[in-house]
Formats: sequence, structure tokens, C-alpha cells
Amino acid sequence: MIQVLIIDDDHLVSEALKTILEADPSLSVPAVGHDGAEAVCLYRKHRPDVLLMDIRMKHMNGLDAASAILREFPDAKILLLTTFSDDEYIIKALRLGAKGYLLKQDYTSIAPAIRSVCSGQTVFGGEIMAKIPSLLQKSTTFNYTALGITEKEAALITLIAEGLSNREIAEKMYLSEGTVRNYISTVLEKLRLRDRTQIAIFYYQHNG
Amino acid sequence: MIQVLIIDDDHLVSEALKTILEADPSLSVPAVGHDGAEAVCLYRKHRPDVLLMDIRMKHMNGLDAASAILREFPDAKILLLTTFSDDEYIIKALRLGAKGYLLKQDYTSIAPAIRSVCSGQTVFGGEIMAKIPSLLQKSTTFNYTALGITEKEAALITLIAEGLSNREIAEKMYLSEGTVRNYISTVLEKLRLRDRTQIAIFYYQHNG
DNA sequence: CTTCCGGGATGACAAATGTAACATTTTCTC
DNA sequence: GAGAAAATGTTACATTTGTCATCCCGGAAG
Repeated sequence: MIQVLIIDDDHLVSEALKTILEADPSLSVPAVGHDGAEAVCLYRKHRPDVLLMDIRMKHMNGLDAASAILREFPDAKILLLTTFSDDEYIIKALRLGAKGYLLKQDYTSIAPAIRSVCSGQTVFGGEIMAKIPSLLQKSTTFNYTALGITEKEAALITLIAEGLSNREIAEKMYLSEGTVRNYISTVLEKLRLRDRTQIAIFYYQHNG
Repeated sequence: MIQVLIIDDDHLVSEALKTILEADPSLSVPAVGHDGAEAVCLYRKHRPDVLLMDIRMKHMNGLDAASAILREFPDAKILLLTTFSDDEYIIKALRLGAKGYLLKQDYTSIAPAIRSVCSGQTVFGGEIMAKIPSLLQKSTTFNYTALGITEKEAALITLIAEGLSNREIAEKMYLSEGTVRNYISTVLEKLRLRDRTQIAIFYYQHNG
């Protein structure tokens, strides 16, 4: 008998899930919660085999709750639910160590997924897998502001990383070519680099 | 009733798999094959719901067979089996559009995985998922030779992509600076690019 | 009104980069 | 070993790039 804890801040959805899962005699739902905080305490209390949790909820979101639970129970099996594939979350969920990422609308596939996860697999719904390669590339949007890089300078970096010459950059940014050169100088200084090529490299190594 | 076609060049394994799967009343095994070529024709003949195939086999390997089948039946559901996680294959399998990648030894998890795949999910066994992020990084080693780029030129490109100046490249490659410049000129020509920065960009976009 | 400041522009300059036309040397091949 | 084909160098030149000191100007602050 597999115990499944359900967390979803929409009561309708959480009840529907419960009904669906309990229709299967090999699954049981010891409790239902409605936000991240509840997820943590219900998990502690029931120690379910699998935690099925919505990813976007008010208060604490699903990812933070998952993170907290995994810190406490490193081999917790967590399945995240999403309405429409929220791209940004997928990668974070993966890195966190979630065991899967499903689409709510595919309700018939939830029970099989739970069993797979329970037997140690990782599961992805529908088209999600296909997206992962591209997502992993541009996952980290580098935070330049930490290094004192301004808005405009960041734009400049992007253009350099697209391979534009100073003249072309000047046109796109409505600046004179000389000014562009000056900007580049200060960027080089701030990033401790030597030339535009290294700026492009920096860009690709930090932004993908 | 889910129809599962089994392909494994080790008869012992393929029979064992068949036994395991048929123990489950909701699964049936219409046929068993032992190499890539058989996979293709048995797939055509039986149109199974899921194809469970070993990845390393003599003659045609599992990936090539999977590729051929997917060309013919784009929504074929293919689960690849592996004895020990052969890292290089994982990425290729993903890009190909396989629905999963399992470890043979986890035999109890095979049936659940089949049901998940059948309901449209993607499944990864054991620790495989955890490896994917790092694998994706160094997956594509771009094949320059297709564009008429020589060994040395490829090395040059790598050095440019590390941010070295012509003088530095010259030292590393034991060439004169002038020669390096000439080399760069021909690379630019072959790649239809304008300057070294674009070469670096090209490198990062194709080698990641 | 004056002062100060920041974004932007200039112009001059040195260095790095890219191009092109020829040398030179090396390496095969016959 | 002669000759051709690569690979490597040299030189000269045009551009592009990066640096720097300085200037211009439209506010905000005093």
C-alpha cells in the first residue's frame, strides 16, 4: 500500500486528486494539505512514500517546501505538479532533487507516475523532457549588478556577445562609436578582462 | 492490455524480462527479438505499445535501431535498458526522443516504468537523472572537419575561445604571430565570420 | 545664479587585429 | 635529388579596438 501525501492550495484540485488516487486500491492518501508550511508538518507526521505537491501556491511555494523537506528527509520522494509547464521551475526542481514533474491535466498518468517514483525512478510528464536540454543552457541569468554593471553596460555586453562591432553597437544603442568604446573600457575594467572577445566568453560562460 | 516488445541480445535476459512482465496480468509480450534489425521488423509487425530494448547489442546497437524506428513511427514509445549507466549514451538517447532509460538490475521497477511511459511520461532509472545536467554540458563536440577546418585550425579556435591574444596563441602553438594571423584569416573565411570575437561566439554556440 | 555631477561626445594615440601578396622551409612524391 | 605541395614566415598596410584626457550640456542642489 503506497501512502501519498497531497498538497495543493486549490481545495477542488486537492480533493479531486485524492478521489482519483483512492480509486486505485494500492494507493492511499493519509492527509491533504494546502500550502508549503503544511506540507512540511504533514510530511513529518505521516512520512508518506510519495509527496505530490503543486508547485505554485500562495505563502511558501512548492519548491521552497520541497527544499525544506529534502533537507530534513534526504530521500523523500517528491513529485511536483504544474498546470502549464512553468519553464523556469523545471530546472530548479531537478537540481533540488525532486523525483518528477507532472502536468495536472494528465490525471490518468498520475497514478502510474507515483508507482514509478516509488520504485526509484524519475518521471517527467508529456513534453517536459524535450525542453530540458535547451533550458539547462540558459538557466542562469547572470546578475551583473553585483559587480557594479549598469543596465546599459549589460545591454552592451549582450551585443558584444552577439558579435557586433563597435559601430554596429553604436547604431543599435543610439550612441556615438566613441562612447561605445568608452563604455567597453569601463566594462573591461569592472570585469577585469582585456578585450571584447573575453567579454563575449564571459557572457557565454555565465549566461549560456 | 499493454503490449511490450522486448529486444535483448542475451537470450537469458530477454526471457527473464518476458517472464517478469508476463507475471503482471496487464502486460503482454507479443514477441522477443535479439538485435537491432529484428527490433525494426518486429516493431513493424506488432506495433507494440512500448518497446523495451537493450542499448548495447552486437550488429546494430540499440540507439541506431531506436533512431530508425522513430523515423518510421515518430510516436513510438521506446525504453532503453542498460546494465550500468553508459554515460555517453544517455544524452544521445534523450535527443533521439527515447521515452526512458532504465537499469536492468532494478527489475521490479520495469513494469511501473512501462505503465508510466505508456501513459505519456518519460522515466529515468535510479541515479541517471542526477547525471544529466553535467552530461549535457560536454555533450556536443562539434565536428569541424565537415566545414574543411583542419586539426590545427580547430586548436586555434579553441584558444581564441579561451580568450588568448594572437601573441599568446603563437607561443602556445609554436608558430609566429604572423602565421597565427594568417590562420585566423582562413578560419574566418571558412566559417564566414568577421572577427575573432565571432569565432569565440561560434565556438560557444556549437561546443557549449 | 552658480556649482557640481553624470551621461555622453571628441580626438588623439598606441596596440591589436585582419588582409594580402610574397618568401621560406618542410615534406612528400616521383 | 628535383619538383610540387604543404606548412610556415615576413612584410606592409588598412581597420578596429582600447585608453585617456578633456569637453559639452542639462539638470539638481546649494
